[in-house]
Amino acid sequence: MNNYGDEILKLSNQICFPLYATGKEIVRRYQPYLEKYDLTYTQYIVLMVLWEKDHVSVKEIGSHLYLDSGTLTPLLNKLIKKGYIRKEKAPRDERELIISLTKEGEELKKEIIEVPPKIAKKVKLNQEEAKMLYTLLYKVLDGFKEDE
Amino acid sequence: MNNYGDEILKLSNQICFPLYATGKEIVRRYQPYLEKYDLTYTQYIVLMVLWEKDHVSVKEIGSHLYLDSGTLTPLLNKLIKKGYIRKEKAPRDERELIISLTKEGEELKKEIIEVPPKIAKKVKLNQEEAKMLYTLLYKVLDGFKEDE
DNA sequence: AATAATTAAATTGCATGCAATCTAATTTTA
DNA sequence: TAAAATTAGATTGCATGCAATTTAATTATT
Repeated sequence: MNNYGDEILKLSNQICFPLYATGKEIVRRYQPYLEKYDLTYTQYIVLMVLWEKDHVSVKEIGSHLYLDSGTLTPLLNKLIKKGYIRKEKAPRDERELIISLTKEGEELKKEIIEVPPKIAKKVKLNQEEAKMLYTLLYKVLDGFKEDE
Repeated sequence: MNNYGDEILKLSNQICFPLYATGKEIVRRYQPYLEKYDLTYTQYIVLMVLWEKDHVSVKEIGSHLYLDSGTLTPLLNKLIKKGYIRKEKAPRDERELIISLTKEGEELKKEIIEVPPKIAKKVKLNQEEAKMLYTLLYKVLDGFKEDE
């Protein structure tokens, strides 16, 4: 038989593994560069959210990063202990925790911009390919979002 | 001010973040379908390797899946406990462990083919897009391999 | 207003995932 | 061939990542 549907099915199936593997490799490749700042990849992307928009709730961080409180709560506590962020209850809604950058957390941004280019160099895609990959990945992510 | 550095650090400008996020989502989406077979995603892909080629070493499984012994050793022990695989020392080289499917492990293959189509349906890409994504992901993975 | 439903974050428990180190077996080399 | 180097797996320790549950605060309902 091997019709059109079968082909898509096979390909989609084959796509899951490289997605999983590449995601994992990204984290692994970042680690040595972040070590210098005593950060893990996940801690780094939490800070990226805050550098873009400070004073956000745990919920909002989670929805940007596809992470839940089970992951974020202990991770945020570690970032507090490292002195990069601070948390306080939202005055309007005491269920919410507002996360903010400390001065140290803000300063870190200036130093850490040296890191992404180093990883970029290892991702051997030209600009066009990178753009295509970016588009396709968000298509998958958005498609997932649809059916939940 | 919004200078060059700011742009670099924006989540939306990074190819790494969607790679990380999509990989994570893949695992998460698989989980509910694999639960029925008492398998996790990682255990499932280990079995996939074996379904394709039985009697392989831990090392070989790891190189296919980008996993090391620190991950595989306990995971393989769980699969043994579940009765899907078995391990024995390689007679030629006693450092090597040869992993093989049990009858139960082989049979599982026939049932589990129902799972990938369910995930495939959630990955909302057409054939051309899927093919492109596949190519780009392996380009990234192969590029990583180069510089190690 | 009192109760029910919902929501944000914390907690618990389990399964990775990986760096670093260790042990035993095999190869290389001096 | 004896010592050194390498290699395959196991172990340890730490950091996610997520489902499920709990707790506290807020909102919706009656």
